[in-house]
Amino acid sequence: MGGHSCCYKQKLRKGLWSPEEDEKLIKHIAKYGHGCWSSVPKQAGLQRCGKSCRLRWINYLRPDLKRGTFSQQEEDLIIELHAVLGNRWSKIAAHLPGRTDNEIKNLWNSCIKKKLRQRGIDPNTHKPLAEVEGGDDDDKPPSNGEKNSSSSGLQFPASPANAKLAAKELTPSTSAVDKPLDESTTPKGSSMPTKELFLDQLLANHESTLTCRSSISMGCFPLPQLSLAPDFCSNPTTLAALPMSSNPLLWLNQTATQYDVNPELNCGIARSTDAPSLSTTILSTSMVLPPSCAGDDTISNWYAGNCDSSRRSMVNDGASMALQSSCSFNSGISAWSDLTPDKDVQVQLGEDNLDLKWSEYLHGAFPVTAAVQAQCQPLYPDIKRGGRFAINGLSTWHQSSQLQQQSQASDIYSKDFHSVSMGFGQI
DNA sequence: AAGTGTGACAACCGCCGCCCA
DNA sequence: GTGGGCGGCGGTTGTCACACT
Repeated sequence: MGGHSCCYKQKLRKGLWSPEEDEKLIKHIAKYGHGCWSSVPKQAGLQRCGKSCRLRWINYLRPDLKRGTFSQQEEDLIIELHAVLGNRWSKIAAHLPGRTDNEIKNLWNSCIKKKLRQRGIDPNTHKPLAEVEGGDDDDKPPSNGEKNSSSSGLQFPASPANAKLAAKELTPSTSAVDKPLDESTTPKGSSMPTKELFLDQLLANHESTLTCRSSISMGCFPLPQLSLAPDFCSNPTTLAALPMSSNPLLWLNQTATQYDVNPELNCGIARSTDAPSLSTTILSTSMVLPPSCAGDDTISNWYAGNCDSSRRSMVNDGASMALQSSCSFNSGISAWSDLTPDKDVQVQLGEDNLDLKWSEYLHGAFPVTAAVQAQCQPLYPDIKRGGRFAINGLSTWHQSSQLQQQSQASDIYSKDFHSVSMGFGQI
């Protein structure tokens, strides 16, 4: 026991990942994909086990990670999903794009549990604490939602929120999932909805408010409409948020919902309207490098200058903290998890639409016009160690937003922007 | 200023299930 | 059928920063 077989073969590093290790892993996966995780460390020149690489990638380096603080909608959904699914974090995470099971698990254990208790709700049963027998055994987690439910006769609407949901008339479904899970989860003769149906209803209820229900890309692209997810392109609201001026220095990609979009801003970076702190928006912004950068020193230099393996080390380097805390590579096309090497993506280069395989896009294996090159080129000299490179778009955006929203700018907002700006070396 | 407690989060550990030879 | 390799999952621990005394 203890560790994977691959861990026995040689003395492997453990503990926090260094920026150099991250860089190696990113470059390797960008170039070859992960394939068999056990072979990744060797191929990437890492003294880690494959499992560790996989974890690092999934929980930290993966490009579609949202990062930043959880919104209230996300927290609410997690609570409701937990009431249905129990501690099945990966299942819960599947409904929160950009969030990892680890992240959700940590949030649950460190924050949500406590909040629920403060509200008088037992975090395991989602029932009022007064109703929970003993009251002091709430540290015993339910093994999962099913066991939890079946043991008490399947009570999906255990929480007040779920009770509210259950009280609503559930739309009959003819889908395949609309059949009882098994005898234990749906009592005979009960009109209680199946878990899946209940989940569907729950998610549908969140559809309009959840920040990350669907992955929508927006941001400052050097090439307007270079790469947009289909759901983004078809959405006039999100399209309206496209940058009016293309900034050749940086591609920013943001996973956000419509409510995050502020079409008035002359930049794709939007402010969450119900959460003034930029930490949940800008800090979860991802930087995107042009495909042609793959494999050269740009990533290396940028990453070395701006990323670190943990936020805490960023704090030590105050000047680049904000950027470091959010940095990641992002395709800017669609949800990363949806991408496969053979999946088609539509890329617009100048006036030309190209249908490419994702792998081709990733490796830059497509014709790039001189005009495109000229637009991208200025990016490179400005990316250097030390985390300082120009972001005109951000600066412009900040100035205009200051003018437009001076009266409502909060201290937090300014402070956060200052942090970000310091990170970018603009102030 | 030093020690201690706490929260957040990254990473590890151990187990399980799937796949394949 | 079986055993090894592997990916995935959930629980737990370790580490760091910050607040408080």
